[in-house]
Amino acid sequence: MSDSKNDLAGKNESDEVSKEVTDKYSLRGRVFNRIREDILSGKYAENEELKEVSIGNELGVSRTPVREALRQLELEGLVNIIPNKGAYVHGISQKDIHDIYVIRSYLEGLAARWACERITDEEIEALEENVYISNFHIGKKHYETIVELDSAFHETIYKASGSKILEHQLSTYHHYVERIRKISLGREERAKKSNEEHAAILEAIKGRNGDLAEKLAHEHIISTIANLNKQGL
Amino acid sequence: MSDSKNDLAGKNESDEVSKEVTDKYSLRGRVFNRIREDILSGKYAENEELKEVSIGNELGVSRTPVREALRQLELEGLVNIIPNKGAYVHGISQKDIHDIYVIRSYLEGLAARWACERITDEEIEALEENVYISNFHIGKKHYETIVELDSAFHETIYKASGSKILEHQLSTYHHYVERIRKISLGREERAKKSNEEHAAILEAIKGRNGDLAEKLAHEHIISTIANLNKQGL
DNA sequence: GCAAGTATCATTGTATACAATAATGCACAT
DNA sequence: ATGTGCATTATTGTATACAATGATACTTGC
Repeated sequence: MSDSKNDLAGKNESDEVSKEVTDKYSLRGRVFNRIREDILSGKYAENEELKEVSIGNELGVSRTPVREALRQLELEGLVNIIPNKGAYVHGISQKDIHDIYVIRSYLEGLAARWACERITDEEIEALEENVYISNFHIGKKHYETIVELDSAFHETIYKASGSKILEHQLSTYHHYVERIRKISLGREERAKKSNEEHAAILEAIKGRNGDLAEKLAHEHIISTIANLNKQGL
Repeated sequence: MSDSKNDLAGKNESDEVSKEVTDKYSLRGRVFNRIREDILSGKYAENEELKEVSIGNELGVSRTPVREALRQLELEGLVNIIPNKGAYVHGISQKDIHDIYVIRSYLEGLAARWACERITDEEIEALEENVYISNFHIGKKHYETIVELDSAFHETIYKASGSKILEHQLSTYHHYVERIRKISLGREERAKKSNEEHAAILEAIKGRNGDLAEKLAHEHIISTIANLNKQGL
């Protein structure tokens, strides 16, 4: 075998490749993501019935993947299933979104605290790079990229927390409010401030200051909530 | 032969709306709960492969309900599914349990805070009754009942928080650690102290003192963690 | 003897068939 | 005209059949 230092060809021990729990490439995964998007984007009305055959026909698949997707969405709370009766949309309201942000404000704080104890040098480097590159893209108004970098920053901290449970939960919430985050980070002013807050959190983590890191990460989310309110969301 | 298959068909008790998202009376629901219990109780080894046909045969059902159950467990994080390959146990470790308690310490605090603002008179009465009755059963060492009452107390607060999201999440965590809670409350000393803490939380909520309620609910869980450590868990 | 390629098998992914349950509408009695 | 009961229909629940993919073992060429 080759001892080449180039990683790019070799298999890079990726036990957890996909961020998403549900894979994107199976029919079930696609149906799942599609319905979820349609619920989160408001395409389906609240309490609307989701019939397996209808959705199946619409997406060109059979009932089986649709059923599996609906059962998963039930567990996520986005769909309400009444046995032998049907599946009904149970979307997230404005209040739900607000609740998620408040919950996140606590859990992001906890994640930052734990990250202080367990973060690796590679992860710190990734965060530093993230903040630096984000600054560039904010200047260029590359909003798509900004959102992706924001996700990556938070996900890195989730992972650095060393808690599978916390990482899993925060990832889910993070995805839930993705639509909202896109709007929030669409304002250059907020994007800039957000990245400054990221930098401060990073410094606290680098300094292994758990109390401060928790406080800053907590305030980062509170600050986001305030911004959303300012935008009338 | 009147084993698994017939057990489920005979269940006729209803009337009560299930706390669990997943209904208990469909095959899928039964399979789901069964596998979950088996993972949480440690019957399956970590990373053990869960083959659809094997489990199906074992429970006397076809692959379909098993698949659906596995897909749901994947979303709960208890099973890791590699597309086209298989489903693998991803159980919760001692550390996971500890993490859950710490996470809960924050979220229970938040639930108590929110409950101060939104709790109804009926819910307050239910909590008062709960504390009173618990005291009785603690004296009688009715440990089964004590655990149920403990669950009911917390679930009532979750509901009183008025947050669908928070309620859903805390319920899930609460169930996750049910096995541990049974052990914890099995010591009379802890059961007694726990109920006193419940009483204090209730008083804070009745007084609509959000800061205090949050603090007490938070400390209630921290206190539980300390007790678990004392028991070597 | 060993490695590469291939055949075979095991297992999952998807579709469809059949069964059970709930919803709907119509006939009929009052 | 209306309410009840039955038949019909629509929809979900479960089982099975078939397709696709990955794992395994064997063969074959060297």
